[in-house]
Amino acid sequence: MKVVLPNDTELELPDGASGLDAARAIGPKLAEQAVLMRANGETRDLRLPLVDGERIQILTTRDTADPDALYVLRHSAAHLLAEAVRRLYPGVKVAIGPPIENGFYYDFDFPKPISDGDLEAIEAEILREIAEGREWTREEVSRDAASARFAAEGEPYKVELVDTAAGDISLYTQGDFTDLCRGPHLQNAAPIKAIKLTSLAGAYWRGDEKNAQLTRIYGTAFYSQADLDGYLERQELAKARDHRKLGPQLDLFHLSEESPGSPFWHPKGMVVWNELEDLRRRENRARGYDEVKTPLIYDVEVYKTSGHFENYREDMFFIPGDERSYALKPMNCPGHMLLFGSQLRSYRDLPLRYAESSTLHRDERAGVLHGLLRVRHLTQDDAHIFCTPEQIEDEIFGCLDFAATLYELFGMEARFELSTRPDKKLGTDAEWDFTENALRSALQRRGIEHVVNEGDGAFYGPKIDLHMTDVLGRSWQMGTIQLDSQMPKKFGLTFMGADNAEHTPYVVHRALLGSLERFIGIAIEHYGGAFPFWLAPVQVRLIPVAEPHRAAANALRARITAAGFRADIDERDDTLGKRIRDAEVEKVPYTIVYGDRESDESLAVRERGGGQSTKSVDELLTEFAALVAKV
RNA sequence: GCCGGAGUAGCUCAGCUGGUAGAGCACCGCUCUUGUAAAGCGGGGGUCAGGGGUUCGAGUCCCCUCUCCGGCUCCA
Repeated sequence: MKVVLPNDTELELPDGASGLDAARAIGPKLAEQAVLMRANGETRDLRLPLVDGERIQILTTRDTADPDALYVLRHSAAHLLAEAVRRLYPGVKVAIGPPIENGFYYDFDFPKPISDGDLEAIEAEILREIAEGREWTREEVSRDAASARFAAEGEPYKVELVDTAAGDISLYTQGDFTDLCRGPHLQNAAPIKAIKLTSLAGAYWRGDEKNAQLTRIYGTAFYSQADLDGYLERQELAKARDHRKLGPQLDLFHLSEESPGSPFWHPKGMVVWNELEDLRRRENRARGYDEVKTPLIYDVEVYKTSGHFENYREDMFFIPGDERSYALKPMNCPGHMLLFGSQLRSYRDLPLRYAESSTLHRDERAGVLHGLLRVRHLTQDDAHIFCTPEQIEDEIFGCLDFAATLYELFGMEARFELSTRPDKKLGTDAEWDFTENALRSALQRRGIEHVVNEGDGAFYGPKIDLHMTDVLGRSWQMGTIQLDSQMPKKFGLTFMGADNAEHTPYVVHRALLGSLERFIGIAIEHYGGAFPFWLAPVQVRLIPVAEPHRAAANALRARITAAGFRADIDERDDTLGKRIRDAEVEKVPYTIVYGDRESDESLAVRERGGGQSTKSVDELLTEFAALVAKV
């Protein structure tokens, strides 16, 4: 048999040869350094046989940044962790331990709880294993044999995994530890040059909170100490961009125990907020939306009609009354349904687009709040579009175009995800074919790449979600575009068709920025606090050199303000250097020093980061106008 | 809600085995009157998250509650 190498040459090998055999045939050094192979684009354990004619690539310890090479390294590191834990904690049960982005974890059922302090000893044990040397061997066994083996070892989680596993069963052994595992794995532990256990967490068996909670140990591993150091350093730098740190530092908002999950917005934060509101309002108007305002509290009966009381009452805030009970709205849908239903509607009125940026309250479970990214008091840039089936695709397209335009403006790359019919769905497959296709073709029409989450749709319809990643790599849902055929029925909404008969409208629920709180949180991290000119709370900082220059600086400030820009003045009795430093720390886009040498015809302009130039006021205002015109 | 960790001045943090709270920055005052990333001196400021307990004595030990952090679960 033969295989094709990356440089297009062919390699002759005996039948049944493995990836490792191929590496040996090429060179002993390669065989020694080999960690993994890629065959036809898929990764495969080196121990597995090659297929005649396939194209292969051998990854080695020098592919230190290759995601697949890191995966196999970390997967093997997870097995070393399990081996160490079993030795240090007799009676522990092992569950599952995969590589993940930036590291790996392993879940254990400890006889007695462990804490952070124990990680050091476990890490030392792993290092000892590596120093001692570990080689992985792979064997393929029958399901029954594997099941019997793990049962005999008293490993119930492994037995369950064997019993529910798809395909053949393979085992990997290193030291005195044998694990159920599909692989691939390293040949031996030598390539693991740096390993660190990072944290401890609870995790439910098989991700179900009805199951036992296991103890998850997180760690990471690299092909070199320098890579690990670099990673830890990047994590530290990322923390400095965390909106929870930058927000209060830049005086944008703060959070307080007095009202957990409800931000206090400071004047500077409100500038950003209002710029987003202006943007939303302007674009909505241009795209044919009508702005509305609906109540914050409703009779509980309304939520019984909508179904929210039944499904989400745990997360709602209630206001008990003597005669009627009210609830704070957790979303705008019912209000907009009631508004639509308040008058007789004609097909000529459709599509009807109600937009509302409203405050919502959700009583989020303790433990899920997270800065601005998960709050109890949130504000969605919401809208509901009432339309006919024929109008769905155009309306979805309009929403996608709107969303894409917004994210492009911020230079953010959101991931679009299409979620399709769930098992528990309302309506027929024919209806779902129709609605899913409408969403899919709208995505294609706008040229948006997307991933599909089969079965993740809402019970009432398919949806498109936009996701962003925060500075520490956590994914958050931003915008959402949902198609709904059920809520209008629940509220008995109809419109009069051209056929003089009543029809039920479809509704598109859509929030594009998502929640303003979350969007601003992500934006703070995205820009590292250095907002573009149009969003910056303070656009220009004026610094009079000494007392005699204050009058001229104030006059200049008045001129800039009158032109519609946000300027402030730093008249503190501090040195010039100090005040410039503060302007930089506050990430003000423009700083103007005003002293004896300056006049309105000749200003000393410093841009954020340090660039200096001389400009007249008119030139400066023209420059500013150009900056905001792009928005 | 669950697992683990944390909470000391506005911020960042120190405070060893229990013995009546400390630094830098910030703030205020004075001096200096400034040229592109931190002038000098002085001063005010803390119910050590809250509550209960152990003790002659608790920031420090124990219990409960709240909040935050890392995860899990959830997210209409």
